[in-house]
Amino acid sequence: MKLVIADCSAIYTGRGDSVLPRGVRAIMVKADGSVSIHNDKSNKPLNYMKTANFIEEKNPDGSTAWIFDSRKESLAITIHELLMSNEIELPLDDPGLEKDGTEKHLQEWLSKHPEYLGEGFTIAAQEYQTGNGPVDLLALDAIGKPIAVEVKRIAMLGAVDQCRRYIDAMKAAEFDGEMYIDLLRAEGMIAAVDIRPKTLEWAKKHNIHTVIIPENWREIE
Amino acid sequence: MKLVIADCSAIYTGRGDSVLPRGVRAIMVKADGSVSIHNDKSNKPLNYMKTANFIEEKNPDGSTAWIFDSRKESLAITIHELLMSNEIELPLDDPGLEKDGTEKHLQEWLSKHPEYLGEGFTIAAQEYQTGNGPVDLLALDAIGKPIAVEVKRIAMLGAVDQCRRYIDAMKAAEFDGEMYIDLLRAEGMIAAVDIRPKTLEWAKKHNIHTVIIPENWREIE
DNA sequence: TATTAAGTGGGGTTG
DNA sequence: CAACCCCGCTTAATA
Repeated sequence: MKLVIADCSAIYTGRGDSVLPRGVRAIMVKADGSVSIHNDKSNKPLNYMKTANFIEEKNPDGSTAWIFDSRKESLAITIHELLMSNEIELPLDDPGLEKDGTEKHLQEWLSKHPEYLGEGFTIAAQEYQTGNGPVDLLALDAIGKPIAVEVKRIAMLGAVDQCRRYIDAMKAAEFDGEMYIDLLRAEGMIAAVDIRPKTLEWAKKHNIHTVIIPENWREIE
Repeated sequence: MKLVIADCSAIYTGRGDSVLPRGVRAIMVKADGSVSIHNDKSNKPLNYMKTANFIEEKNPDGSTAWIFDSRKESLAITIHELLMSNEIELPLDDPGLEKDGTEKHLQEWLSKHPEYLGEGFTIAAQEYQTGNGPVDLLALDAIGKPIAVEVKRIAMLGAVDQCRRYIDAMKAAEFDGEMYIDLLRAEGMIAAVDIRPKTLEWAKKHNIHTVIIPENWREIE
């Protein structure tokens, strides 16, 4: 790993373009060719680039160009002045940290606690594929009617639309020989820890059920 | 900013708990109390914490504890051995990153080039407020019919639903004394550089117009 | 506080 | 095995 303090500027080209004006910053270049540029604020870098080919070039004006190039994007850092440079050896066998996956976790939890969706509810499928994308949970209510459940931590207007799309696709679907569920009767539901007032309104207007999950769901069972 | 190489371990408590086993890593502590722990792979840190209160404590076994504490989460780093430490002064007035080609830029551009929406089109308003959020552009077609235009770089299913929500709200709106536009006749349109096939289908199904913007729009005029 | 937009995303699928 | 396509959550920024 190379730790550098430098007066630098940077240009990124990829999915979107961005320019980092000249300034003094810390640059971290790792063994795998990834790089990040930091100022003295926030844990997030000003700009960065994942693993890429690293090339160093000399500019006519005396500055140095560090070019990180991958197939579809590139980051060009101009080093106007190198103020400090440290080469450090770190062991390469460090294990990564586990991801958050909060929502998926909630989905898992709900699939084990379907009673929180409603009395007598059961789970027929997770990530049930419709023509308009996968429903988080396909549940069956007490009388066996299918309910497309969109799981969210915080539900906003779009969640209602998602439900409607899923129901739309399910009603249009061919008979699924493997599942004896009458998809034509499908209804929608939003299950979230927090549902915004406008979202509640919008859901009611479109006959989408709503269920609030206790904030401390993690600690239940 | 403090740049440190240390044999360390870490425990995070917040949305979920996580443990970072002992190992030699680079630690970056910034002026605002944010911190990130890096190994020699990937631009992303192994673990991090945003701006927080920083406390240093001495453990009974001789190691040092760096505790970053904020309202709802905390990261405790145990420094078993400090291998290197550098204190660096960086200017705090960093200009930051400038992005280009964002959706807002496209919206601005379109408001100056309404002809790309259709022949004879004009722009009546930007960010026109409806009861269901602001429409990117409220345009008038050649015969003066209002068109709610949702601008996207890449349009996906949700864009269609946004249009529908806006039209829905506009049709429900009271007469706006300042604008002599017949909102009851409003129609929807998606203007995007890229519209996904399924989104095209979905838009057609709901009578939402679609317009493709040239990829090099930034270079036009 | 509430909402939208972006991510230099991520996973599954297909050649 | 790699590229690509599609879609989704999460977070940041803005009003």
